[in-house]
Amino acid sequence: MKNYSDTTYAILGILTTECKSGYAIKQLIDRSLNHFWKISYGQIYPTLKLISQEGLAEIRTSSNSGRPDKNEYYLTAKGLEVLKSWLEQPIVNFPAERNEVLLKLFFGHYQSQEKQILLLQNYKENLEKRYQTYIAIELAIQQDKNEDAMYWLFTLDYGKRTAQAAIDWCNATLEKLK
Amino acid sequence: MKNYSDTTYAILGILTTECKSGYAIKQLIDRSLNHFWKISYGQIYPTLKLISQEGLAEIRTSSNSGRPDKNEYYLTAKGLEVLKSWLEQPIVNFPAERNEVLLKLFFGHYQSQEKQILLLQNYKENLEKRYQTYIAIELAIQQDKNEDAMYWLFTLDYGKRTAQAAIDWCNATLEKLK
DNA sequence: CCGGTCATGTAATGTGTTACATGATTAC
DNA sequence: GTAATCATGTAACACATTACATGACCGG
Repeated sequence: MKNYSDTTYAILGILTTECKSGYAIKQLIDRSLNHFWKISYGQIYPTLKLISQEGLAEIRTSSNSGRPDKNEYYLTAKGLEVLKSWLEQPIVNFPAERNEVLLKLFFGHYQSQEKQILLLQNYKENLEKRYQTYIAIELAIQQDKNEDAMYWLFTLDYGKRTAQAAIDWCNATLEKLK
Repeated sequence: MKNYSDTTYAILGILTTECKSGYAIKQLIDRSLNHFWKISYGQIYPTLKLISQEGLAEIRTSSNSGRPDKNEYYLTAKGLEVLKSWLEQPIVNFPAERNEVLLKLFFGHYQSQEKQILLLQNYKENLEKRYQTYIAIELAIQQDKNEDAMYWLFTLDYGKRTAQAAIDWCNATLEKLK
């Protein structure tokens, strides 16, 4: 079976939910997957085109009163098969996160202690905001009673745990610097 | 002041250490920064060329007996200034890590419980290996007595803490699935 | 009447990986 | 003798972001 990019599989996966248009896909990712997957329209629309060209989804255009036409993509049997076979394949690349904060701290020697502390405090604040966002998304999902809810909550739990570990690290490192 | 890519700043930073050639830069990154920064020769050599063209470093070629000539790059005053000013700039993009494991789990509904468990167990094993690698690097750095050692250990502590949080999450999620 | 939301899409640009090319030395 | 290490570099390709272009509806 042909290989597609992870972005393609991500979109294929989202097409199994009630989100069927490019716009709706973008929204779902921004609202629910944002902590581990991002995407731009510059990827979504060309990928949707590819998906339909490959026969993985069918387009149904619904003309909304006033609003622009909405192109809705429905997975074909082949599309679902491609998605499932990707899900079953073991993961090869466990990517190392690129972290600009750590990069700057790595060269901390060339910076004043004061600036180092500001860097960490700023990072900590961002992590705390992120943590609060996760809790907000969690509450929204719990109220939705979606059948995929359990899996979505798993990913949020991951986000919360790793964010908390990073916050703890900030505190510990700030202590060491002072 | 001109803006360069993070990759350029990373290389500029490494040129402050005793690693001065493309080959040595690659080694340092693979050995010490690998948990939060990766790089390929396809980036290193063109970036070094840019760095010297911009007057941020000077090339000194040393012909090694037998071995290929080694191009060593020494930061100029301008290069050091560019590095320092980047270090002081606050971080704007706190990137969300792209995580293929979470992406697959997000669509867990379309997969058997058995396969989900394998996915998590596999992930956990990889995280544990990673954790052990961090400990090994930590020991190597502690013996080196480098003046930057403190900062390098900070970044490793980050790696260990977040890896441990992810391992804990795997265990908790595996429990919930069973 | 102005900003936000709904809605689709392309082009230019930036960024990064992989594969290829070369070749001597060293350790087993 | 053969695999790993040392050493540099390019070309093709893959992947992603940003800016641009268009335009109607809705709420305040």
